[in-house]
Amino acid sequence: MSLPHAILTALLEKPSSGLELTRRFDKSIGYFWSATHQQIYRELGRLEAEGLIRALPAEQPARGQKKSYEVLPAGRAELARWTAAAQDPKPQRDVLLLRLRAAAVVGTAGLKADLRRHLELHRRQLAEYRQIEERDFPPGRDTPQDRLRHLVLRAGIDLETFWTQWLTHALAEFAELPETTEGP
Amino acid sequence: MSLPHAILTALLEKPSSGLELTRRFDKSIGYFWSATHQQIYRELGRLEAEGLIRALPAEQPARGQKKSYEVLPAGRAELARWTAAAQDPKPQRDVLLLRLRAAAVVGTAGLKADLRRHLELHRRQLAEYRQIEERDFPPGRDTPQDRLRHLVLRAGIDLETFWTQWLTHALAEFAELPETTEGP
DNA sequence: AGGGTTTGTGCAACTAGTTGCACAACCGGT
DNA sequence: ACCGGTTGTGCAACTAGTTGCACAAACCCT
Repeated sequence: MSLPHAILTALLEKPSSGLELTRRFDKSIGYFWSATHQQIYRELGRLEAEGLIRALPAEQPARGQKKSYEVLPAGRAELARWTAAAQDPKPQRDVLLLRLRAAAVVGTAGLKADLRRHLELHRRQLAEYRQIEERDFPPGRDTPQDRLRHLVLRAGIDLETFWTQWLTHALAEFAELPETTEGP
Repeated sequence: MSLPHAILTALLEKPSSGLELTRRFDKSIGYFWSATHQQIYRELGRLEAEGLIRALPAEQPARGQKKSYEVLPAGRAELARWTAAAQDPKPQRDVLLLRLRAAAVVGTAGLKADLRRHLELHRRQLAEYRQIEERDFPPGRDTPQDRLRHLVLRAGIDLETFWTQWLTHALAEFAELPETTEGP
């Protein structure tokens, strides 16, 4: 039950239309909570029906569509409640690790190439995060908001760092392994 | 579409009944691909219907229930295919990071306690992984299977290490922040 | 022998996320 | 004025995972 709260957060940061939200879910918020535009529109409808957000009265009423939404007090309260409520970390699910485990029984053929591809993707993501860090968090700023957001970005950076290192290590191991096509 | 492949892997490692699989999904495989017993039984049914696995002819035919399954050649082939096929990493989703981001707009009240709880959970998990490493991967062993499985475990250890460090850092930051109940 | 717990299998309903498509409006070029 | 791309909103169907419950057999306790 996190998508509605992701949307509330985004709307509190800045009231937006569905498409604007979709764009922001392709970066920033989307880096740790992705969503498609279909999901977003559906959820906006629900949140409005529940009275947590409302459509901003458009300047030019309804002519060229494009509804923007803002958060109502009830929405802010719900978000605060959710943020403070204890939640268990949800069980891991990682396909790549599963495939490695499978490779231990059916052989490693083909897997190496995909590990290399993943390494490249994680490197790219890491570079992007670092760039954002440089741009948005220069040494000076220090409001609580900045510190919290920086903390979140740091998690992203450190996670991508972990993956690049682990994949590098894995590829090194693979280099020493015979490329089997069948299991033991 | 990974649960069936997780099951195939587990069954290749050792033919098992539904409950035995469930137990193994609570550890080892389950550390990076969790599943409930309901999911597992449903999937076993499907895999059998597709001819990828079959029920082992029980010694005492059907007296006290308990069906064990083994993987058929078609199942092994499917697993090998899946393991080798390129797959994109799926977009991140992390509730805790989302909550931190929300806290930047609605205040940090209550969040600190849950961060502490998560830190404790990750520490425990890390300790468990290290114990498994000590037990299952003593310095001597060196078959390709061992190396691959160790690699997977290493990922688990490093991920938990990351989380404990990040949470420690986050809590240190929180200590300096005023515990706000409302946003800016 | 009866009664509670554990073992083992499974169905049904629900929730969240994904995929595929529809369609109107507007924007620019020819 | 028409045509094709982009912007913007949304429905419908499907897939994967979760939650809640049912029920039979076995085990073990008094």
